[in-house]
Amino acid sequence: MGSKSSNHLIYPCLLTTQVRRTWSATSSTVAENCDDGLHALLNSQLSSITNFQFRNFSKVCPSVLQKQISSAQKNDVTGLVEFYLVSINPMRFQLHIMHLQWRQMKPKLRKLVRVDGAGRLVPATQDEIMVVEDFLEDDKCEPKHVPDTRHTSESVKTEGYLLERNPFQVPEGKLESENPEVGAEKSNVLVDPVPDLGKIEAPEKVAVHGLAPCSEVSNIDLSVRTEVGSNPQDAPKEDAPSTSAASSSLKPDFSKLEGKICLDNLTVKELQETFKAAFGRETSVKDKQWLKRRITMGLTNSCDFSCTTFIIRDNVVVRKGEEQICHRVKSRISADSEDGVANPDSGGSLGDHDNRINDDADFSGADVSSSAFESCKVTKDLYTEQRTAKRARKPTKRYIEELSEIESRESSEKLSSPDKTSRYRFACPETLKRPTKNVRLNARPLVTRQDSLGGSGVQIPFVSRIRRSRPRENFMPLLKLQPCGMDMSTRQVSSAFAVSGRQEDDKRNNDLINTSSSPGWTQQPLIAACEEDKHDSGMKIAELENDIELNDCSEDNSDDNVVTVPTQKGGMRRKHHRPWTINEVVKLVEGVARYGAGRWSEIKRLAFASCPYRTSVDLKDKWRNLLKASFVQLPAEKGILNSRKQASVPIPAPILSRVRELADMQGQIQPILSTGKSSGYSSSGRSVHEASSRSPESRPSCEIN
DNA sequence: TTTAGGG
DNA sequence: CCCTAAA
Repeated sequence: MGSKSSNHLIYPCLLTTQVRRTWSATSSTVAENCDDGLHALLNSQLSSITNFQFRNFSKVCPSVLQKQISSAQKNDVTGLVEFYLVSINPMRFQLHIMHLQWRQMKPKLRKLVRVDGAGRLVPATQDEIMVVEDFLEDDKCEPKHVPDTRHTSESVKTEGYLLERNPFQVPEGKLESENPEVGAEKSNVLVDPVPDLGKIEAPEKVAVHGLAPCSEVSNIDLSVRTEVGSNPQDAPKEDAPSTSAASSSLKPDFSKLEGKICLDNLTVKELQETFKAAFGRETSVKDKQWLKRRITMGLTNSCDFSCTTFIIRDNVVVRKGEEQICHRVKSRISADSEDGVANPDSGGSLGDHDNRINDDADFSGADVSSSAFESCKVTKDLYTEQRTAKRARKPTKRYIEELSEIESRESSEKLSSPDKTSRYRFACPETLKRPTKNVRLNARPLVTRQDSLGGSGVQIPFVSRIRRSRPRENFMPLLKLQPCGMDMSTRQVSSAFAVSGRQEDDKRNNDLINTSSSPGWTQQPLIAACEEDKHDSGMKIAELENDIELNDCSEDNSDDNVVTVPTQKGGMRRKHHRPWTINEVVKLVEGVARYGAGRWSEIKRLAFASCPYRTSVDLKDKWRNLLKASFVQLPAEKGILNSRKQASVPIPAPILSRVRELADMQGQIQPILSTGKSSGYSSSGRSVHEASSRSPESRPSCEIN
């Protein structure tokens, strides 16, 4: 574990589009994320995730976080989404949050990536995936449990180590800052720019305020609480080694809290002032509890807060300058859990939580619950707040629309159910659900209701609002590692085969692709990629080894090109047509070369990890087609010239050439296609076994030739 | 569940 | 690309 870079964690990552899809499938609430709504959702989510994340690995990607948050501020939902995903790690804790979505996804839709020091997403290697899969499949995460927390920490470490040996290049400068060893100090540095993050990031001491009514805490916080409480003595040991300062030690130390503003000690008035100072707006809320919570929670995830001079820590607001002091104080950040521990007297909100909890009983893990509830709370508060105070962040059009909608609905509810309590209860989940895009995944009834309310279904319109055209814009930079999709690959192949790798071909291909009337996904990225490639044409052709894994489909997955086509007899059938790009073809070919034809699963998993939409069957089919094409074309020695006729992307001769070669090698010569000269090969009787038995290494001249 | 093969 | 049989 010499050069452990804790930053090298694997995160289950779903591409934006898929996420959207998943969410909309599992939680119609979240589904139709208007930018603002999603924004809100993520924001609330971020708080918990962030906390967890930073609590458990204080040195994890603060830069990424910042990056994403800033993009979020630009209302770039995509970026935020990605952050969200990226931030989640496979550990139990975080896993819970995304748990359902993840679990419900078809394996082929899953995608594992690793976040490197620069925040780039790197397709996970098989080893990494395997490690993570364990976590992922390990659903049975029972709710509370003290050990879990620690477990998490450990796991994290383990992972870090595990991944450290990763061949992927890591940005030098960045990485170090992630280094656990330096964690504490580094974190400070990183934190600077974004105070609130820093605060969160550096788990310090838990300010267990006298006020905190720990004992009778409601279930809500139980999880978090449990975790926190249980951690006290032993947890620190776990991560303390490397992240001494950042490690979590439960010992509250108020002696060093001077100079800060302890929310718990403030009067309502003062709290309001604080509120104002932090949010830049007035609030008429009198509820101390609410204020505190709002300030801590809200600030914690509020982008706005980044712009203020305040930092929130353990219910204590400090100014930036004083952050440092705080830093040294050993404490555990639990601002959220803290405030989450609403006081019994906190009235409505608290009650809500309880109710909610019951409602969400099916949430498997307490952790989840806690985080989810946190979110709920926040959103709830937000909502409440909206009615009592002006919104600081300029509401977007979308937001306004939603808000009005919500309010109108609520008012109607009010009428229908005089009983405030009941209404309240109901309103809560409801509120969360729609407006703020609650994360809850289980709420059939409500969902339905929403739909009916919306008349034509709210989801549709919302969805339509999703920015589809340039979802990756913000993401691409992160994928810097991926050279440029097809062009590069093509070139690789060309050079690899030493075949007339004429640039013309590439160009032509590009052009074709560009002009092809195919749906937008592949276009943008490819074009971009090509452009880039041209700039630095000196691309390293090396890494042929890794590139299979590395080669992320540059094609974007922004659009689920899933069109349902009515079938006469069958009914609705999904048409998933997605033209194969050269890049993909290359990957396929390489995959076959490496793992053998027939091992589609393997190839899919290893080489197409980044192309969730390609199933092993697809690969197989494509290979079949390639085979066919290669045999048709090769004999005639026709270049790709006439291939132009093919509506789809023409396959460069070199590639076909290689296909044939591989086929030959693996005894896949097509009897029929090979024009009667069907050699005595086992014809249709797939001699694949033989082929597959050939170890990947058995591809001698592949590269050379 | 994956693979092979037909439609 | 979809579907299904077979392993």
